[in-house]
Amino acid sequence: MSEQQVSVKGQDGGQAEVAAGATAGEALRALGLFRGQVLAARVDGQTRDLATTIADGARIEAVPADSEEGRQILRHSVAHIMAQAVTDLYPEAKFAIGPPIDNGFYYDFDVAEPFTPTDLERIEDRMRAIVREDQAFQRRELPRDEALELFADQPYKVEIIHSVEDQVISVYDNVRPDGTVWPDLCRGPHLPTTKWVPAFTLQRVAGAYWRGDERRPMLQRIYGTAWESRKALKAHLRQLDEARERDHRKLGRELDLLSFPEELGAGLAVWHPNGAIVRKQMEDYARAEHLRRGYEPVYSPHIGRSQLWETSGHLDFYADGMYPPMELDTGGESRGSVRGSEGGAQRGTDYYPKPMNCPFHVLVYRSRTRSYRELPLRLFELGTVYRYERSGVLHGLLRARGFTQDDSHIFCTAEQIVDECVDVLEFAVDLFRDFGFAEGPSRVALSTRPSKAATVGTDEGWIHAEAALTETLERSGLDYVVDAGEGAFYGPKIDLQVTDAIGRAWQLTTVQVDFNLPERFGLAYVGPDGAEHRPYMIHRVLFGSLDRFFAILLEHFAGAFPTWLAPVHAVVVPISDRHHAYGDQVVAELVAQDLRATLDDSDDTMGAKIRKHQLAKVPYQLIVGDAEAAARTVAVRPRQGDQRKDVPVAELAAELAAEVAGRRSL
RNA sequence: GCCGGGAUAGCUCAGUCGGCAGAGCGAUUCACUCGUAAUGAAUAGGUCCGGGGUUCGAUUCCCCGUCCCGGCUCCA
Repeated sequence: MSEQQVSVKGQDGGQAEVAAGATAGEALRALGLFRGQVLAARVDGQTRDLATTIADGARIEAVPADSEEGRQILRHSVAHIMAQAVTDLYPEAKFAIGPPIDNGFYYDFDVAEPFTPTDLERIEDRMRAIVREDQAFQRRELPRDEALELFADQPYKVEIIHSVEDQVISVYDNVRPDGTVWPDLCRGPHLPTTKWVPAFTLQRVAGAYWRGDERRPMLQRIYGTAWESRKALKAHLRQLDEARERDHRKLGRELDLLSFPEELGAGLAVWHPNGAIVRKQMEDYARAEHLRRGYEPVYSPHIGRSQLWETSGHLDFYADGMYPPMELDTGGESRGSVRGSEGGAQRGTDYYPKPMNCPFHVLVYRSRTRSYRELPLRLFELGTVYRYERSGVLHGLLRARGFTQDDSHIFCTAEQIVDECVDVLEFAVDLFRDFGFAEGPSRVALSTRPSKAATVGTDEGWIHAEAALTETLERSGLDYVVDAGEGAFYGPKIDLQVTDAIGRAWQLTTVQVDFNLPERFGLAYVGPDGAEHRPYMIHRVLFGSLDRFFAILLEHFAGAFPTWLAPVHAVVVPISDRHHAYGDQVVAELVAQDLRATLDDSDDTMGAKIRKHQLAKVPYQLIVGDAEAAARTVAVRPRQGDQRKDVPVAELAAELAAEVAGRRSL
C-alpha cells in the first residue's frame, strides 16, 4: 500500500484501496457497494455524507434510499429545501427546527401571519425550483462563536446553538446557482445535492409550540413527506386515503353504529343499536372469559367522595385528569352544586366522577379480613370512567372523556406476582387472536422506574416488582423491549401493542404492579403464620378501553366485522313480495339457532337490496325466490367470495352457528 | 387549554358581493313484483350551530360561546 492509498472495509467483508482523501462515496464505489440509490454512507457505524473524507481502515456501509435511515436523510434534506423556499418567499421568517419524522418531516417557522393553503402551494413550487437548481449540500464546521454570529438574527437557532454541547457546530450550505449560499444549522447528514430528491409533497400547516412547551411561542409548522420514488410516495398517499376511509367516526355514522351529539358534550358518544350489538359481543366475551379464568365480577358506582381520592392519591397525582367535584349535602335547602358555581353556602361533601376503578376494588378487598387462602383475588369489572381530557386532544372513541375499561385488580402475594402476570399475558394473546389479531402483539415493552423523585415506594419494592415483570416476560416467551423510565409513578408495567390491517400500532393491554395503593389503604391479609401481611396489587386491562378497542376493530376491519361480531349475520333478500312468507320462515329458522337474521321486506328492487346490504357489510345475503321456496333452500351471497346456490336452510343455519361459535371470520 | 381551519336538510356538499334557501343520496307515499351493487314518479324535510351586536333587513359582516377537523413528543 502506497502512502497515497488508504484501505477501507465494506459491510460485506470486502476490502479496497482508495486514494488518501477519498470520499465515502468513492470508497463505496471502490468496494462495489454503490448499487441503486445510495444517499449516504455509514462510516464506522455513523451516518455521514457521501462527500465525507474517510480515514485509513474505515468500515463503510451504503445507506440506500429505500431504507428507514435513507428516508430520514432524504426527508431531513427536503425539510432544508422547504426552509430555504420559505426564506425566499418570506424573508422575515425565523427558523426553529425541521426534523424527519415517521413518514415525513416538518419545519417550524415563526412568521407574523400564519401560512394559508395557497402559501403552501407557493412554497412547494419554490421547492421544486430549488430541486431543479441542483444545489449542493455543503457541510462546514465552525467554532461556536462563529456559528452564533452566522445565525445572529435567528433567535431559535441561537438558542439551539447554546444548548449544543459540542464546541464545533456544523452548518450545511445550500449553494445556489449564482454562488450565494443558504445556510442552516444542522447535524446532517444530507443528500449530495437537491436534485437527489425523488419525490415529495407538502401536506398541511399546523400550530406547534416552540419545543412543545405551551408557555413558549406558537410557531407555524408545515408538514410534508418525501420518498425514494414517485411510486413510494403515491403508495403512502394511498395509505393515508385508506386510513381516512376507515376512520371510525366516518364508518360509525355510515353503518349507524354510534354518534357524538353536539348537545351531549365533547368526547361523549351514544351507541346506536348496531354498535351496541357489536359491543355487547365484546362484553359477553370479556365476562365469560374472565369468569372462566378465575376472575370474580364486581360492580361499583360512578362517583365517590373526595376522601376516597385523597387516600388513593388521585387528587395529588391525577387531579388534572379528573372531572370537577359535585358538592352534595350542604345542609341547607340546596340540593348541592358543582363546587364553585355557588359561593357562601355551608361546606358539603365533594363527590368526584371516577377516572379509575382501582379505589373501588380496593374497598371491596378491604370490606373484611382477608386470608392468604383467598389470594390471588381477581376482581373484575367493566368499569365506566370519566377523564377530563383537554378539548384539543379529543378524537372520537380513540380519545374520549367517558369510556369503559375491562378492568381488573389482582390482589396477591409477592410470590404470586409472576404467575399472575404470565396468566394475564396469555389471556391477552388469546384475546388478540379471537378478535382478529392472530399474529399476537407486535410490540411488548417493559417500562421501568421513572426518576426516583417522580415515584413513590421503596427501592426494594421497585426492584422486586421490576424483577417480577422481567421474569414474567422471560417466561411468556414474548420478545420485548425495555422502555427505561416509562413506568407509572406507583410501579413498573408491561404494555402490549398490536398492528392493524394497514400497519398502524395500537397499545391495548397494560399490566402494572402496584405496591403503593395497598400501602395507602392499609391493605392486609392474614398469612399462614397468623400475622398480617401487605398484599401486592396488579392493575390490568386487556382491551384497555372497550370503546377505543371497538374503534380500533372498526378501522382494522374497515367496517366489515367478522361474522360473530357483525350487527346482522344474515339478511334474507326475497326476489319479490310473494317470497316474503318463505323469507320469514328462513329468518325464523336462523333466529332459532341464535343467529341475527332479518328479512328485507322493503319494496326496493333486488339489485338495490343487494347493493344496500353489501354497503352495510352484512356477512351473508340469502336470496330466496320460487326455486328456493320450493326446495327449502337459499342462494347464499357472502360479503366476499363466490355465491352458493341451493343450500338447504338447515345446513346453512348449522354452518353459520358454527362460524359464530368459533369466532371465525368469513 | 393553545394555534389554524370549519359548522347550511338525516348524510355529502353547493350557494347567498347583506334582500323569500339549493342539489344528489336518504326518508315518506304511489305505481312497479323484479334472479345477484342504484325502477320510476310525487311529497315531506331548514332556528343556514347557539347568543349578542351592526343594519331598513343578517344564514352572509363583527363579538362571545358550543361542537367538529388537523396539530402542539419524536431534539439542530
